[in-house]
Amino acid sequence: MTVTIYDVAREAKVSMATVSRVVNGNPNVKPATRDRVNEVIERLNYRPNAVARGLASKKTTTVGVIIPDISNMYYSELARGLEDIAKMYKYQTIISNSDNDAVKEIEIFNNLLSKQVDGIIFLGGTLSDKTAEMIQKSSVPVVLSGTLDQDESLPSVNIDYVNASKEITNKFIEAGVKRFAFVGGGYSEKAQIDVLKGMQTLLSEHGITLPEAAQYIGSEQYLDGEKAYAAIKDTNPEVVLCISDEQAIGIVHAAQDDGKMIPDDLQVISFNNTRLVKMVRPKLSSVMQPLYDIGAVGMRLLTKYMNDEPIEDQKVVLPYRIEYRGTTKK
Amino acid sequence: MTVTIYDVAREAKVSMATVSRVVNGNPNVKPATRDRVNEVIERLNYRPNAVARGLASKKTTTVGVIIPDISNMYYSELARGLEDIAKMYKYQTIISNSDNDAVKEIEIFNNLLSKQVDGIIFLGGTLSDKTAEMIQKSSVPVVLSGTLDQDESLPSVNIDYVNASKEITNKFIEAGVKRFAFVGGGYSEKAQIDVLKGMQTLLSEHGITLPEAAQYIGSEQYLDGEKAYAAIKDTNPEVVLCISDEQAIGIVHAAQDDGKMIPDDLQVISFNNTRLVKMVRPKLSSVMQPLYDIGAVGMRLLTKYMNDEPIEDQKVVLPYRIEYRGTTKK
DNA sequence: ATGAAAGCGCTAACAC
DNA sequence: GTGTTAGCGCTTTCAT
Repeated sequence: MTVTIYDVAREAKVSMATVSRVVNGNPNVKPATRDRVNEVIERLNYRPNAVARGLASKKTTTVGVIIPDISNMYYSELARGLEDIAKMYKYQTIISNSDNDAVKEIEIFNNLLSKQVDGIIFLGGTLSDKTAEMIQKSSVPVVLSGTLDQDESLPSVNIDYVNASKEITNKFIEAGVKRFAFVGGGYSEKAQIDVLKGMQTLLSEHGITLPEAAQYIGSEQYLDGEKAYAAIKDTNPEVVLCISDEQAIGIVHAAQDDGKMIPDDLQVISFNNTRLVKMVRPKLSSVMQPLYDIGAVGMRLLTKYMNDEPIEDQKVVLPYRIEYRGTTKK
Repeated sequence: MTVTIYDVAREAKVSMATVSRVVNGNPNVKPATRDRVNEVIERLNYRPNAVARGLASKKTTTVGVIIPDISNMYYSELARGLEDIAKMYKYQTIISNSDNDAVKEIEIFNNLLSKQVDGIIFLGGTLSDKTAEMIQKSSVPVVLSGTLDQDESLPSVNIDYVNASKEITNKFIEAGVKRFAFVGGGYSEKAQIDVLKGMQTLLSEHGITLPEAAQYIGSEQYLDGEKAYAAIKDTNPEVVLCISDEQAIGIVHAAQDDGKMIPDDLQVISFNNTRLVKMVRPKLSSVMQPLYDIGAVGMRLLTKYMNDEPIEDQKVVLPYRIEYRGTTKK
């Protein structure tokens, strides 16, 4: 039925080993032999069975990707970057949605190990203790893209949210802003913590407080922006820092519906940097993150682990840039 | 090192066959034996090697997904639907980006076959002849989600673009619109053809012509909307039907920048139905497609093929709904 | 209800 | 440069 390496060997009058060498580009084959084998491979339309190869070699050239939600623009952008690099290095990617739920993450992780993946990329806003522990004792290399573990000992690729947050907060403080608000939610718990940390640091340096009522943790969706606005509006904020673009846009619209002028009455800036930010009017001020690269660099790092290449930095921090657009004052 | 079925068998004092039966839920095992084996499995932390299983059984419980671009909202939504159903049926998904490029599609297809996937889901706006031919003679089942082949003989899940287009065109004709425009592009060639067909049918019925200059085929991106608007504006259209949401939003903004009032001077309606349509002001009128379901139903159909279940309809057409929002007149 | 044994298609020593 | 052979870890007849 299906043509195997054995069929090719017989037709080409060589051993299986030689066919295997040809297929795998092993140089120890006489050119004449190589040509003959290749001719037979072509003629019989032989296609190596990756499963058998995986069993024999203990390498599957497959990597697992644990992702909160592929339909989320932020993550799908990472996924694209990561898959492009995987392909470049001849790896296939098994992608599975976790909703950033620890139980699902662990289940997916075990499934991936059972499939004998050569490595795993973990995407997720938050790393539960259970998940972190599982990754710690993983038998295959794991790289975190777009998140960090508690003690930052796992290989990871990120941007520095704390710093971005400080920079933004400082800018507004210098502009005389006194009343801040913060909105987060969804998968981005780690980002929340860091952004909040950055804000609080600068705020307290200047004797400004961020009241509880000016902080809202919701669900990262557009529609949740309305709730966020309703929740914080009584503190009469001048500026709101919002993790999610969608949520931020929701806030802008809710504020406008409430009769506020953007950015004169309320300024909004977000951290996700999906393509969305330029698709709305006014354009959303935001932290430009290299989403594609966070995925791509993560995968590149993983390939190094999988191929035992030397690792310079197991924790890489990519640059960001803050763009003040239409939802903030000049 | 790694614990195998043989280790479990030895510890539990049974044969490998029995362990295999327990693991696979074969009922022909005495409960006492089953318990003993399970205890050992637990104790040794045995995890079946899916690769070995795949080689022996010729089933990998893995399906391949060929997708134009996972970072495109339209496709990532399909991908989420499809992965959820795959997971429900215990399948893993290998996802690979094709950019809807025939060469890449074929390469991916062959890689997937070499990985011995049990089936393949093909997503893509267009089906090239080469790709269609390859799918025709595929040794594993293939289902098209969100596209169709020329003679509609391949299993597929879609909505009826022709009809949606007719419905929309008719509505505008009845409202007295005389000057139409059409904008398409990117991956959606099949949708373009159908939408255009639907338009033309109704237009010619009413003696209205769609000038060449009122048709623009671009790249489906937000920024391409500007070019689209520039290209068609001289025909002074009253209504533009646009495949892509992003492009449609670009057109709205370009028209506004050009001093037009939306929807009074220009009406815009799109067909992609990503979450975007409700995130802009004015909200974009659009054809609501069940994106998630197109993916989900496609995967469900594929599972039927993979498990030799009876197939009622190999070509399923899902319902759509047209929502007239802010970019069209009441 | 259980076991023995023959593969699944390939890689990787090792020998020549 | 090429062949021989022993697995890789599992499923699946076929016996019993």
